[in-house]
This record gives sequence, C-alpha cells and structure tokens, in this order.
Amino acid sequence: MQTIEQVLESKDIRVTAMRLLIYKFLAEKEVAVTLSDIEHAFVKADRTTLYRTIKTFEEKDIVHQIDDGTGITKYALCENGCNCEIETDLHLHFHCNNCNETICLTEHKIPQIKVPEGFVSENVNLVVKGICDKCSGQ
Amino acid sequence: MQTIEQVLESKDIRVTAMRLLIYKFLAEKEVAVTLSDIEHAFVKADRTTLYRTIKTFEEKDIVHQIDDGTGITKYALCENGCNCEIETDLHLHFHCNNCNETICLTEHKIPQIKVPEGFVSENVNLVVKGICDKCSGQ
DNA sequence: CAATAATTGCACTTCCATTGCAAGTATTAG
DNA sequence: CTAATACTTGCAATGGAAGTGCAATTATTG
Ligand SMILES: [Mn+2]
Ligand SMILES: [Mn+2]
Ligand SMILES: [Zn+2]
Ligand SMILES: [Zn+2]
Repeated sequence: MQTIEQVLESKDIRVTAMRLLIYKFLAEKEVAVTLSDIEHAFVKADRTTLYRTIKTFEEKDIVHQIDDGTGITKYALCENGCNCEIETDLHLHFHCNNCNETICLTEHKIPQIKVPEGFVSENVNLVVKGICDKCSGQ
Repeated sequence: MQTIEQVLESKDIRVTAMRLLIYKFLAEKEVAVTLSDIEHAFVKADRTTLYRTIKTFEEKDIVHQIDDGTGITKYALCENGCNCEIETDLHLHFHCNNCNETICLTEHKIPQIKVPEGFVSENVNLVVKGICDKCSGQ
C-alpha cells in the first residue's frame, strides 16, 4: 500500500499541501466530483489552483474525467493499475437521475461495440442513467 | 410520406417560416448539428429564436440531443417512429476525432448493459469515438 | 545563501446556454 | 371585420463553467 506522497512522487508530481488535500478528498468520496464540489470543500483556496491541480492529476493519470451528460465535467480517482493512458475508460459510469451523483462501476467493463464498415473505434464513452442503489432503497 | 407541415401539426407545433427552414436544414444534414451551425446557416435570424426553435423541437420529440463529449450540445432529427419519449437514444452515436462530426448510427442499437444489484437502468448514452468512414478513406 | 524552477492567487476572458421583456405576428371570438 | 388573445420573434442581459497571462509566493537545487 502506497502513501499518497508515494503515489504523487511516482508520477513525477511534487508533493504540496494542496495536492495532498485534494487527493484525500477524492479518495474519501465514493462518487465522481465536479470542480465546484472541490471548490466548496476548499473555500480558502483559489479556484484556479483547484482547477490546475485536478488538471495535473488528469495529465498524470491519477484521475479520469467523466462526462455523464449533465454538462459538468466530473472527476474520479483512477483505480490502482488503471490504464487510462492506453485505452480510456474501460469501465462504465452510472448517473443517478434521483440524487444526481455519478459513480464509477469499475468492475463493469464496456462491452465490445460494433461499428459499421469504414468506421474505426478508438474509444467509447458509456453512461448508464437511472436510479442508484442508495436511491432505489435496497 | 408526411410533409414538414404535417409533421409539425401532428406534434402541435405551429407552422412558421423559421421552423420550416430549420427543419429542412436538419433534414438535409446527415450529421448532428450544433446551435452554432444553425446560426451560421441563418445569419439573419436571431440566435434566441434558433435556440428556442430547437428546444421546441426537442420537447416535442422532433429532434434529440446528443452529448458527444465535445462539450457542445448537438441535435439530430429523430427517425420516423423513434420513441425518444419512452426510451431515450436507443441507437449509438459516433464522433469522429478527425473531422469532428457526430452522426447517429440509427441501425446500431445499444446492447443490454448489466448494472449491479440495486441499480436500476433507465437509459444509456453511448458515444463511440474514432475515425469515421469518410476520414478513414474507404 | 543565491539562483532557479514550480506552484499559487488574482484578474480577466471566452464560450455556450438560458431568461425577461417588449414588439411583432398569427389565431380566435364576438 | 375587428378586437382580444395567444404565440413567436428579437434584443439585451445574465449566469456558469472553463481556460489563460502574469505577478507573487514557495520550494528545490547548486
Ligand atoms: Mn470512472
Ligand atoms: Mn441520434
Ligand atoms: Zn441516487
Ligand atoms: Zn470524420
């Protein structure tokens, strides 16, 4: 088990207080977060810093971006050993129409999608919408 | 074969010059269009009118919205007999990373996606990204 | 300790989406 | 046919998210 410091260093990112805090915040959340969520969690920090921190994380494949169709970009920590660099987002994402939260279903891989002759598939974004386990009351 | 006038009337939309023109524009395009595309095609009309026309079409299930991950909403005419109201976007969408165009693959239905216990799937958004038939040169 | 490099904060910008309100146009009732 | 009413269109303004230039601060290195 690596410490957060070790994770950052292994990706050639300097360890700063801000980065540790944001990493912890993401790790504690079991759902994908928006920049605005992070802003509300760290009101003292500047928006730009938060923005650039998450962008750094994204570049270095510490987080991946999720477009769940709400129009607002969300982010979630990559799984240990996730290969975002090679094939983006192999797992599917679930967006709850009730609580409006989006979560990674890391265990659920995206099935092979057939495309017509002449088309070349490079990657796939798949978002399932519906009611999440918490909201469905089971 | 219905005329455009008949299509609009059947959906309780008043026939206006603007609406006929925009409908025709969408019908002639084989790709999904942005509001900005429509704006460029109708420079004399006000942006708001174009916006509200497309929103009216969307409400009445004449067009469907496509979120292809570019951050800009696109629209495309619904197929004849499409059931947007009931289950949104059964077909998949393809976004070309080369020409930046998005098309409906109406023949390609989205496969059944399994979700974990407790989750209820209501609809699915699936966008495949890659190279389209025109750009792949076949 | 000084030089250098990276990070952070502030201010500003751009782009798309959306709304209030007034003016114009079509529809309906008398 | 005319007046009242409903709907459509245009203008102006707003809001929200994303992104950038630059200076100040902080950390790293020699
Ligand atoms: Mn994910
Ligand atoms: Mn479509
Ligand atoms: Zn929920
Ligand atoms: Zn193409």
